Amino acid sequence: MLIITKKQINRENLLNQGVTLLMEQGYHGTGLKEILDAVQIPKGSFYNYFGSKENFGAEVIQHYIEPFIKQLTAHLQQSEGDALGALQRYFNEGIAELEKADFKGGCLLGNLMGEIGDTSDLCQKSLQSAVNRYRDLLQLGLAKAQQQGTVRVDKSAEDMADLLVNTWQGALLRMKIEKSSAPLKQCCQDLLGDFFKA
Amino acid sequence: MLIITKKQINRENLLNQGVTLLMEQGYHGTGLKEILDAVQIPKGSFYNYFGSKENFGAEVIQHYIEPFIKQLTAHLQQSEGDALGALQRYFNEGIAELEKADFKGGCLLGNLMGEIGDTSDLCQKSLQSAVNRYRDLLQLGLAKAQQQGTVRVDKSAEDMADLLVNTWQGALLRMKIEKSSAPLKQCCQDLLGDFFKA
DNA sequence: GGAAATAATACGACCGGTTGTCTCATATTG
DNA sequence: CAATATGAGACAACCGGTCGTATTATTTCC
Repeated sequence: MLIITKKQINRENLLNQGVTLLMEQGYHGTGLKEILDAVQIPKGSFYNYFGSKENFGAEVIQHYIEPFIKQLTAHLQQSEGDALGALQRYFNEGIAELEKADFKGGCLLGNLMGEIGDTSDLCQKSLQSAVNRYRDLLQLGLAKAQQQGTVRVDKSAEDMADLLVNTWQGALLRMKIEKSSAPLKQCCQDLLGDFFKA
Repeated sequence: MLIITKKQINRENLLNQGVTLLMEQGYHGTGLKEILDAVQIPKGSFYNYFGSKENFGAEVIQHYIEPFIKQLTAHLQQSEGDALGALQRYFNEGIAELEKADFKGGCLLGNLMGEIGDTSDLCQKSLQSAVNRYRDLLQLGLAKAQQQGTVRVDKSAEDMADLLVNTWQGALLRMKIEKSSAPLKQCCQDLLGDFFKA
């Protein structure tokens, strides 16, 4: 029998709201009260669930990356014969979503790497794990594209995946202050459409 | 006659300390008291000088970028005949400094773009201006390198400068959580040493 | 030129509000 | 009934910002 306790639901709601608010306002810019009020859960419960704000932040990071992993995995499986195309379509989908959100927020990982990436050990480890999981998946796609002959083989898939992640993160920062998707499009065009091409 | 008022000295000290602390702890993670105590200036004076924390933040951003503009300008003028080499040497110097700081802090512009780039209008404008000034200078160097035949001409110097800035910012974020200069070195190697090459 | 009046700046105690954390009585559950 | 989960509130520390007063500069007048 599968039972879903209230505790699990509350935790899930808190994590979802945490993703939203931490992305919009940052870690130090978001108070626990704001998160708790939004989902109507008292403070005492929060500390029962998570123990501390820092611990909560680390869990929010993992909670945030999950859908992206799923989405990218789906794209790679869907377009089995064209891994490069799958990556391009995946990123275009991401760009469309960011445009719909009026370029607000950007990426929680990038924002938190900058804000607390070197001050909170716990969150640093969580960020490492999340970024690496994402990077590994990109690497997988690029390696497949190499086998398919659409991506150059004189560079390692790992290095290209790292470069792609980093340029994408930087483009997201530029997007936030320029309120434009041009940096994101340029990132895809220059890397996927040029530099990585076989 | 040139007189330097106490007010100017105090402002300068506050801006310097602001750069240090905002880079280490972020905007919302740094209280005014902490800055004020460090330079022994009372709170009232602060509000005489800057009016608000947000305004102060915007000025700190401009104060931060100044030395980088100067340094990059110097490198470009020094190696007049080899603009690409000048850029490479400039970035290598930056990497050395970041290593010396144990990869803490990173770049104030990147950190603040992520944290408050889309929540504070004032700081957003200041960030735009600072990033653009820096980008324009890189563009100048790349255009010169194009004339000298060391950098490809089928891409505009502006696009390459944007890409370089974005990838560098992303690499700085990765650096912070990996505690390693590898992402920075890879950024220079892949772009200046490969993708941009004529 | 020196004294008095006026303007400008420096200052830190203080404001209301919020922070993250913790306690403990009550409710719920096995 | 014992054990755990819950939730309202207490808590001290801290936040950005204000304000009346004290100090210093500058101007005006005799």
